[in-house]
Amino acid sequence: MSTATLPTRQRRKDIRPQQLLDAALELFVEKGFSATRSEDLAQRAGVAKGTLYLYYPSKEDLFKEVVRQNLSKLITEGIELIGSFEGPTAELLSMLIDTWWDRVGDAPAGGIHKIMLAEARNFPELASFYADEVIVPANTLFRRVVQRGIDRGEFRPVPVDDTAHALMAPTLFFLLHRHSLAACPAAGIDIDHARALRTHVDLMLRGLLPRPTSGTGEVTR
Amino acid sequence: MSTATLPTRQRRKDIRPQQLLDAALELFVEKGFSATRSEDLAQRAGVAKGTLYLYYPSKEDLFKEVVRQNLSKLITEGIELIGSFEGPTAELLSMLIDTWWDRVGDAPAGGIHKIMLAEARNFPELASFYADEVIVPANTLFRRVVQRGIDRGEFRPVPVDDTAHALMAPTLFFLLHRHSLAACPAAGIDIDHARALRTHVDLMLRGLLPRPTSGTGEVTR
Amino acid sequence: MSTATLPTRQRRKDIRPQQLLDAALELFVEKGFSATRSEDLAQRAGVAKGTLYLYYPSKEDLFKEVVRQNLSKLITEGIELIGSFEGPTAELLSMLIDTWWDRVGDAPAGGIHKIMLAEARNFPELASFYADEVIVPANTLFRRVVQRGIDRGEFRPVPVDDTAHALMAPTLFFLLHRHSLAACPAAGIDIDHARALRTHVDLMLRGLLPRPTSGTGEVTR
Amino acid sequence: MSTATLPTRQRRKDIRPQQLLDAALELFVEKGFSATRSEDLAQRAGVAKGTLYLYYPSKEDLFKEVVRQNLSKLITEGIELIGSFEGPTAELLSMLIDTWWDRVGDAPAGGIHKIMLAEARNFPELASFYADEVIVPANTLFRRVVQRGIDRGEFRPVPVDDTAHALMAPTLFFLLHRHSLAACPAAGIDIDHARALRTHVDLMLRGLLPRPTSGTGEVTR
DNA sequence: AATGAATGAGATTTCATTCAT
DNA sequence: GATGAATGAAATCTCATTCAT
Repeated sequence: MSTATLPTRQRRKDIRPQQLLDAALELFVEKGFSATRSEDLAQRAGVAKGTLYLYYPSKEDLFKEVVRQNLSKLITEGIELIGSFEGPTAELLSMLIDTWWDRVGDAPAGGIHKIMLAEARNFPELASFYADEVIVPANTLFRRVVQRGIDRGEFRPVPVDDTAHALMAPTLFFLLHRHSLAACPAAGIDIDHARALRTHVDLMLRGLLPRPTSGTGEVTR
Repeated sequence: MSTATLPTRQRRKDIRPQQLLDAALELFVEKGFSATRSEDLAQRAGVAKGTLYLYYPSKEDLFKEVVRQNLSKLITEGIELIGSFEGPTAELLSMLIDTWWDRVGDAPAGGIHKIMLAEARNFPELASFYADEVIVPANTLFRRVVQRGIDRGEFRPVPVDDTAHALMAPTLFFLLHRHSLAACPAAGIDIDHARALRTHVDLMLRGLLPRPTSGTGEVTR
Repeated sequence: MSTATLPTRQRRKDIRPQQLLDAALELFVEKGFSATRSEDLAQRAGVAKGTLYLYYPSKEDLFKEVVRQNLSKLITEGIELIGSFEGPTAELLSMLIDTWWDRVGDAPAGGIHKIMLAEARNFPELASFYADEVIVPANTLFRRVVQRGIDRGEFRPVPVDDTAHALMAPTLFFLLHRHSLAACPAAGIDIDHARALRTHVDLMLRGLLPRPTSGTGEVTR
Repeated sequence: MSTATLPTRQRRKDIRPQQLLDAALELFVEKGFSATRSEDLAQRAGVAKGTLYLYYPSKEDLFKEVVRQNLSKLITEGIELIGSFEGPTAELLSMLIDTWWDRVGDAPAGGIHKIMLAEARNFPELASFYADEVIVPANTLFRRVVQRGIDRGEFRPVPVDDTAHALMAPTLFFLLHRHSLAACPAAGIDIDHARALRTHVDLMLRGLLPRPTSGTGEVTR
């Protein structure tokens, strides 16, 4: 074995963007947008500070690209799935949520939402971008599922908009916690997010089904 | 001099201007912990920058006091309520959530949770403090409610822990959004959080009731 | 004699602005606007980097203040002098130019014009400010002198505007050189600017007088 | 291979793309020496950034070459003209100044002097080079013209050196302004430099002629 | 006790120059 | 020879905290 070789300068224009996006996703999720220093970003990507700016004109632009690559695509896929799926809506919903959890919730990409919550008010332009690129499409996705359930007589005629929100809430919620308090060893919080999420969704699906217990009237608030 | 018999710590606490805590709550919620500048804090409280440091040795300590004053107390009250409440658990739960939403969700204090999500990983000591002071007690509160429902035969024998989380989730979730994206005009998001929350809780209460629709088996995942 | 005392932190709000303006004038003239580093400015003024920004929000603002303090005032005085002066215009002109040379040309303030020449195209806002604050008033000043000379029958009826420019030119010109090439030891240029300027003005005054040599017609171009 | 007999240096000089020098002249004049970015230089010359360094080891060297190509030659021509000219010195002087204005003042090359004024103190070596290559020869040129005028009895016996400076001053002065403040739209300055220059030179020629107005004594300062 | 001037480490971004391709 | 990706020192400006008054 030879001595460790000094990392020599390399010209890899093709792979740089992905390296940078990967490093950015990791660090943004870990520390948030503001608290992530350009220098750390570069270092984690294995390049020099200046190299960063050859590929993205600013930290904000890099962040936007991270969002596009990790979230926008996924939501589009979800919307396509709705169109082609043929089974019961409860199953479709479960599938959507499971997929989402596997691909986002349980993956680094899930941390993005936390970042936005954290920094929305300090970076209005980023917030606006995120709303257009993620929030609105995701809302659309869930509204369509609820509507489908109602149209096919599988769900009670619940208010579509609020129910869509109610369905998104748990996913996002566990996602948030997974990447903040739960990711912080010092907090000493230990939750099986996946299981908690499943319990939650089951609960809600039961609530969506028609002809519920005769006594339900009492619960209405 | 005949100063009172109160211990020093208590006395100092008494004279700590409430203004500082009020200003801190407002600004932390508005901008987050890191992004809040000491100077702005002092200005909003109507004191000089240096004065802050006469009362709190650092921004972190000020934050902790804000948490204690605004959240810890409320949770203790909730736990007491459970002990004394006599009606059906569904009603107790509704009441708890309504109270919480009025006193926290809809008030500045609600923004604190957002701050913690945002900064937990950058300020581990703050995270640990918050877990002890808020998260764990709140979990306990909801676990007790669920247990009460099961014990009294009002709820199905659901898994206590996960259900407690499921019940907390929507409240916290809407809370978070209220103070981040929804508070950011640029994002252009407009949700009636109170109504969405009510819809969500209704849905879950239906799911908790025993003897549901005959067809429920299908939903199990 | 004791050991050198460490420069201890001092609170001198009253004298800071002048300290900073003095340091700024020196350094701007020496190095130009762009090439003057904030840190050097602070150091020469004997304060820390951050202190600079307590008094002037940016390097540009500091520069503007330097211009106001060193040039604007002087021009106003010149305009007042014209109103009150009673002797021959040639004398007034000599006096104006002498004063200008003593107070500006031969002083650090004289370097300001060089800075503007150098940076005008890179800092349009600065250029515009300088034009309003210095160039236009100075033009006015010299136009009035020429007009006075013509009105009183002391000067030939020369074109006022161009002659005003011709009168300003040598002053500014020697000023420029004094603070650039002549100030640069490496260039090894050694001119007695004051004497050269006097020669120049004499020459021009002769040209302004009426009834010149009978043969002058030949020189017209 | 039978490459020519020219010395290497000469050959290399031949193939140095004129494009580089042209682009450099334009950009240096437009933005100054420091503020001109290598990348822009390369782009305007239509080559890659690295290519610059194949021809000139640094920005400074490129600048020197620009000076040599645009100014040194011109001055040499002027000196030759003096030797061969036969008419009156006033005419020679007018011709020299007109030529200079057409070939330099009104052309991009005129901006070079501004650059030197601006950067002399930050780049001493450049200043020294410029003094040797331009200032000293130009001084010589004008001194010879004045001496010729005196020798031939056309001019009064004025001090040669200072008068030479006085003659160069207006040309250079209008040149400077033309390429700085007057070139900056924001400054809103609009002068007909050519006309102002002519006025100025007329004025001075009148002053140079012998046997001026009887009243001149009064003007002596 | 209160003030707010002063500090200086640290953040983002730029750019002359180098060097692998 | 030519390229342009990569480098990293340097520049402006911010802000939590200190401490002279």
